Amino acid sequence: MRRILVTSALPYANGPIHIGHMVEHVQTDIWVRFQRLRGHEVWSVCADDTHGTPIMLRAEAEGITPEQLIERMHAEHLRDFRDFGISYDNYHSTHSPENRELSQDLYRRLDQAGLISRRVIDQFYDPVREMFLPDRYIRGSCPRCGTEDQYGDSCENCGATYSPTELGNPVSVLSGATPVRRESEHHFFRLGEAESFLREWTTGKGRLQPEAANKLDEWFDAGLRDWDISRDAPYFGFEIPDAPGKFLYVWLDAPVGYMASFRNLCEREKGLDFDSWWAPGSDAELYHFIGKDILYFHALFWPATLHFGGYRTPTGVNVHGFLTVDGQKMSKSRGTFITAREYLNHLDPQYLRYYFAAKLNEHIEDIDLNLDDFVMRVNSNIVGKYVNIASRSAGFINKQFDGRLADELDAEGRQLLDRGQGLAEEIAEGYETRRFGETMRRIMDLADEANEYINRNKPWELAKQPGAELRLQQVCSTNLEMFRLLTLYLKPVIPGIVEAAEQFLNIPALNWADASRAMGAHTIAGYRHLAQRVETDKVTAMVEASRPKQTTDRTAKDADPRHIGIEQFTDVDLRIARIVVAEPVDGADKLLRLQLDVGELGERQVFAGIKQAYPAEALADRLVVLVANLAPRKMRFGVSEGMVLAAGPGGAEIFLLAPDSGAQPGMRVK
RNA sequence: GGCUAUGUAGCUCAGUUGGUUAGAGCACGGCACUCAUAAUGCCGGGGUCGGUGGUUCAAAUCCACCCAUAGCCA
Repeated sequence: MRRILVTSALPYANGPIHIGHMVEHVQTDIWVRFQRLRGHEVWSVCADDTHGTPIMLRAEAEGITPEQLIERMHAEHLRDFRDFGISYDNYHSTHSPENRELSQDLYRRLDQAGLISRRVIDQFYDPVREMFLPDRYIRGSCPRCGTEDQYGDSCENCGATYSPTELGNPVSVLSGATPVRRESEHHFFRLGEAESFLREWTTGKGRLQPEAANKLDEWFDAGLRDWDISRDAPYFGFEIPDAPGKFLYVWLDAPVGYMASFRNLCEREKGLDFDSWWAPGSDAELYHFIGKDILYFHALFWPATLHFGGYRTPTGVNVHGFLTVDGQKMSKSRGTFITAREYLNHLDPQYLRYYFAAKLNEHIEDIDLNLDDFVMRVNSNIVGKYVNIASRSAGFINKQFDGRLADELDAEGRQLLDRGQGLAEEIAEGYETRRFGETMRRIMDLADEANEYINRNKPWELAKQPGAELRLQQVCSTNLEMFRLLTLYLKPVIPGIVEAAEQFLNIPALNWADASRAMGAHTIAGYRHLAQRVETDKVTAMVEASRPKQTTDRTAKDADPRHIGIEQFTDVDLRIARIVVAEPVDGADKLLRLQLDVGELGERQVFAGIKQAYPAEALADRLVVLVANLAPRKMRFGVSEGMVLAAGPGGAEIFLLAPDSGAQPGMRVK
């Protein structure tokens, strides 16, 4: 039995999971589920990547602590993965005691091995925000071509790369202030010292795909430079041991999160011994599934830090490409930036799992989610071919034979089943080597053969012929044996449908070894349909829902997430309103029912929680400010058609906004 | 700009070390069937294999250059 530990890259806790992430997590999950079916000891772990400047700033913008932000994101991410059927044994966080200990310890080990150097560097510092600025938070003019308003690391116009200190007229994106140069001591990992180790490591058999190895050669040729692994306070992350005010760069502790998640799992799982998986020379296998954008970190820094930190190194790093939708990069305005949650709101996750499987291979190629193709392929393959085999056989078996399969198949059926069973190792090899697309095609070919067999043997005619009962039972039994086999072959990909199929067949959960068995004399359960067709309408609705409701004019140059554009502000329809009637609401001790005159917009009913601050009788004829285009909300007492603006902490301390005299009901506030 | 990958039928993709009329699935057209959520089966149309030039008896496959797309340049 193999011992296999598998990871997916850690999603950043700065935003929602989207279908691009799902490519990786589905790919990993299919491979993991396959290995489990084979009977190996498999552990699959992931976590949220929670540190760094963007998290810190976003939390600040939302007025919450980074801890609160990452806790919320963790809950959302976990739910998304669970609902997609991603079967992690542990989904942890890099902001965890395990990760703190492992990361700081790794730093110490590297330092003791003489691989950490310290030197003073000169960086831009924002005097208003009192912090050093990462490159992407500085803009200025390109030192080469002079184009204005470029990021601190490269020019969009001429493609030049440079250091932010070379920019002309630099400006802090955060405060708008002119950054000043300031010196600070930084800690570096001396990657160059690891070159001979890495050259050796990367050539290991099965370690990297050929395309990845090519890329590595390129990097070796360019020379391996020191890696800056420290950041100055304020920074959301882990302190560097014995270096006050210095923090570990997020990319140092992120991959350590793989280990931390596993260590956390070891505390829950009896007999799971961390060291036997992570010590040098461990016989366990370790695989990382990642996107091509983070190859550098996983194929250079990560094995190097592991090796010189006294740990084992990965058995393989499996790299996949990006997801495009309808041939283009995912785009919010086109509605193709589809979050995992939005997908789940409209469609069955089993379908996307299948579609991705049908497109994935062992190469680092981008894959395209073509929405029309998605609908057609899923309907044709899953519903038309695979599920249909069960659907067109179950009726006969249930109605005429009380759910009972034939004791023995006829020669032709036996032959077909043998052929199908004979594909087990070939299909297993396809899964093992991540040639999922090819494997799906092979499985569907087998489904085609099963359907051909049905058409040849015409059970609907046998059903009408007196004396053909045994033949009918045998033909349909063959179909259901084939269906069971196909179900097993598809199990890593569509576990949800498979679970329902296992119930229908009335069999225990299938394992790979079951490929060489058959149900034989067996009674199945009643049939209920196993998969609905994908409706184009639902895909369209999903795309529409993914399109932003309003366009913002917040331009790329203004990256401060606290700012909104004028358009966003004007989207709020604020109106002057006159209170016609104000009255208490029976059964509510905070609410008043207000009848408002909003001029051209007519009269509105609004429930306002201001009873403790304003007696109803004091409000008649008063002018207030109304949010007129707030979505109507049904309350126990009626529909509330807007919101009246007020300030204050609540209770008796609520202060309604009042326009100066002269304002008329219906006037727009802007 | 340098480098890497990709470019084969309307769509998504296979095409082993160059070798007979370039394949599959989906879509499309015709026929058959009616058990099955109009699903299934059979037959068929459809491609100067991104372009140009070269090597070779022979190129989708090798070489050069160009074009397009994506990414990397820490």
